[in-house]
Amino acid sequence: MEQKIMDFVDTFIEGAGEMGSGLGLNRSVAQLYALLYLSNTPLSLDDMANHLKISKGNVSMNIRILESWNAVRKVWVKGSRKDYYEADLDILKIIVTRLKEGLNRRMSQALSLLQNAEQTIAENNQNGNTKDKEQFKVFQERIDRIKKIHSMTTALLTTISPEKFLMGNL
Amino acid sequence: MEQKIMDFVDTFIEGAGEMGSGLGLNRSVAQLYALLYLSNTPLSLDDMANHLKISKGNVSMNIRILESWNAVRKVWVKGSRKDYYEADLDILKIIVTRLKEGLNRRMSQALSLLQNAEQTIAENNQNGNTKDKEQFKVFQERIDRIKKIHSMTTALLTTISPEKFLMGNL
DNA sequence: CGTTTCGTTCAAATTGTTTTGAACGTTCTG
DNA sequence: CAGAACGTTCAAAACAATTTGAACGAAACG
Repeated sequence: MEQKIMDFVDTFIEGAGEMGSGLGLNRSVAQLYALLYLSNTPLSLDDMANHLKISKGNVSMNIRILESWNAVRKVWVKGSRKDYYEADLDILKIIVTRLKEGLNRRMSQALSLLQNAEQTIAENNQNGNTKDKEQFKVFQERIDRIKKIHSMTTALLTTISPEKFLMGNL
Repeated sequence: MEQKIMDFVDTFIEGAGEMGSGLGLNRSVAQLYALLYLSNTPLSLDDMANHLKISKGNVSMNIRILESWNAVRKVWVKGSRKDYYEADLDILKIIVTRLKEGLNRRMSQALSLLQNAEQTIAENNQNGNTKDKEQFKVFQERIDRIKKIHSMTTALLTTISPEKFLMGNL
């Protein structure tokens, strides 16, 4: 294999490292995925550790993060007792799924907070003085905005849910 | 103002801190925005530092990050020589704008990388052996997928561009 | 069996990010 | 003009996240 091409692979992987850190994933996770994404064949933990020059423990931990996202899967290779992995190539699916999960997790937290707030605001609004009432109204309004954003975002993510999205699979 | 309500404000802000760290913003940035988001009136640097119990330097640096995103703006308060800030309430606009910027920045990097790769692949594809040719084809295919994702995502973000988005402003 | 090959775990080390606070320049104020 | 009130800066400190590698257990091997 030509040197230039191997360089490309390395540059791609390096780029993926920075890229990934852009939103929420660490270097190793991003690079592991990039390596598998470009690879023709499934790779073993040792293959990956060697190629990326990172420790075996690191690969073991981070590959299982990718597995938990269904971004990679274990495949069985005849005649070897190592674990081999390959990438799920549908990047968009992976991203949308993760966004949905994240949104729900964060929002269920936030929404119960808002629930309490509204409760308290309603109670206080009965007998507060004028100035307090104004403040309550502001809170109420801002909270409503957030709720609206939540429902919009949820709707949006469902709309672009991979199953339904443009022209079948990528 | 009732204790319960002040508790709500604090809990909200605290929540925002964790929330924000979920994707790419640090605690102070998230909390500054949350504080201004709930506030009736513009706040000075000292107000913010006091309320959030963080240093003045911290506020100064991080408020200007928010400013650079147009998430907050400086307002002039008659009779004071402090700087006061208020939040832009259109959270969705802020998010979409930032996503667009981020996507473009990262992608222009990635795309030039892909450009080079394709160049090299094309050259090599002329005279490689069979096995190499297969590998080239794989690279080419995977690169094309990424390009496709890029154009889809760009299109999507444009579609939900706030100006055009559902029912006017939030 | 005893040995080797794997993957996993986790405490310690490394690396990266955020925060602080003292020092500073500028502008206002009396 | 001297002093106070502001916002900014940046090196150092505190804190958080990632990575390493040695230790371990389980399974395969001979």
